[in-house]
Amino acid sequence: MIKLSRFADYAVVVLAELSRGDDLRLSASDLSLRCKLPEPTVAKILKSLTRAGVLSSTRGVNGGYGLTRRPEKITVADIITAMDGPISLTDCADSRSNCVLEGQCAMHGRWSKVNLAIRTALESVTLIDLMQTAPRAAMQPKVTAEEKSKTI
Amino acid sequence: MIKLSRFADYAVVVLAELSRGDDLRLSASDLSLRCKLPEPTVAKILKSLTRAGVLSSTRGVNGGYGLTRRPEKITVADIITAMDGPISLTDCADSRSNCVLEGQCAMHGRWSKVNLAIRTALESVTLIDLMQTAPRAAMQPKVTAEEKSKTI
DNA sequence: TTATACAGGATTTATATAGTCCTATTTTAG
DNA sequence: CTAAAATAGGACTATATAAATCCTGTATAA
Repeated sequence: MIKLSRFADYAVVVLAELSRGDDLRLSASDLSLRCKLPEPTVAKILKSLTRAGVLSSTRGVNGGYGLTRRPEKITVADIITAMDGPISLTDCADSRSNCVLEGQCAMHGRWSKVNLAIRTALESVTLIDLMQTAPRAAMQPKVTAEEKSKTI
Repeated sequence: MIKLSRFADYAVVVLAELSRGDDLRLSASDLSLRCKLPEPTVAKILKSLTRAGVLSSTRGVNGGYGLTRRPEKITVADIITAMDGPISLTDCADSRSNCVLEGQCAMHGRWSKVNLAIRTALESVTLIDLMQTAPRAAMQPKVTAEEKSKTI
C-alpha cells in the first residue's frame, strides 16, 4: 500500500517542533508534551532519527535532541527512510532477503524505474515545504498521552 | 508504509499476460494457469481492474477479459489506483472520513505536494515499461495454486 | 554518587491485507 | 428452453505487519 506510516507522520510533527528554533535542544518528554503525542512513541521516533543522522542527541541531565542540519536540507525522503527504511516499493521476495543490490533480481529490475521516480519525488520536498502549509497536528494516536496519564 | 500491495504486483503480471496479444480474451481460470497464481485471487483482481475500466469483461460461455486500451496507455498509477484506491499517502484521519476534497483538512494540505509528486511519478511509467525489464514472475503467494490443488 | 536522559531490544496488541468462499446474474451452446 | 460456463459482488477468516509499550543498560552533569 502506498501509505505513509504513522511514525513518518509523527516524525514530521516532531521535527517541525524542533525546527521552530526557540530552544536548541529538547528532551523526549518535552517533545511529547509539545506535540501531544505519547512519550514512548516519541522516544522511539527520536532514536530512529538520531540513528539516521537527522538528529543529534545529548545524554544526561539537560540532555536532549537537536537537528544536525537546517530544515530546508531535510527532505521527506530522509524522514521516511529514517523511520521505515529504504524507500522501495518491493521488499525483495522470500528467502533471498539479502538481495540489497538492485538489478540483481527480477523484482528490482521490473520496478526500479518506479522506485527511482518515487525517490526523486520524495527528495524534492523538504521539511520547510511541509511546515509552510500546516501548523502542527498529526494523525491522532488511538490513545493520547493525556488520556493515558489520567490514571484514576 | 510506501510498499506495493501484493495485488498491485499480481495485477501487473496478469495485465502483462493479457498484453501478449496471442488471445483477445482470456478467462479468470486461463489467466490463473498462465500466471501461476491462485484462481480466487486472480478473479478478484480481474474484477477490480474491470470496475476501474482497465479491462472489459464478457460473461457466459467463451467469455473472459480483455484490455480496454493499449498497454502503453496503461500507467502504474492506473493499476495501483484500481487495486488499492486513490493514491494518497494519507487516508484522512478518523471520523471525518468523508473528507475527499483536498485542501479541506490540514493533513491534505500538508501532504498535497508530496501526493502530487508521487502521482506524477507513477503516471510516468507504463505497463510497457514494466514488461520490458522482466518476463513474468511475481511475488510468490504463501500457498501456490498447484500445491493447493494437490488434494490427496 | 545520584538523578536525569538517551540506547537498544523484546514483547504484546491492533489493524489492514490477503486469501477464500458463497450466491446471484448473464450469456451462449445444444 | 435448459444447462453449463463465466463474471459480479459481497462476506468472512486468517495472517502478517505496524504500532505501542516496557524493560534493562549506559552515559553525563549537578
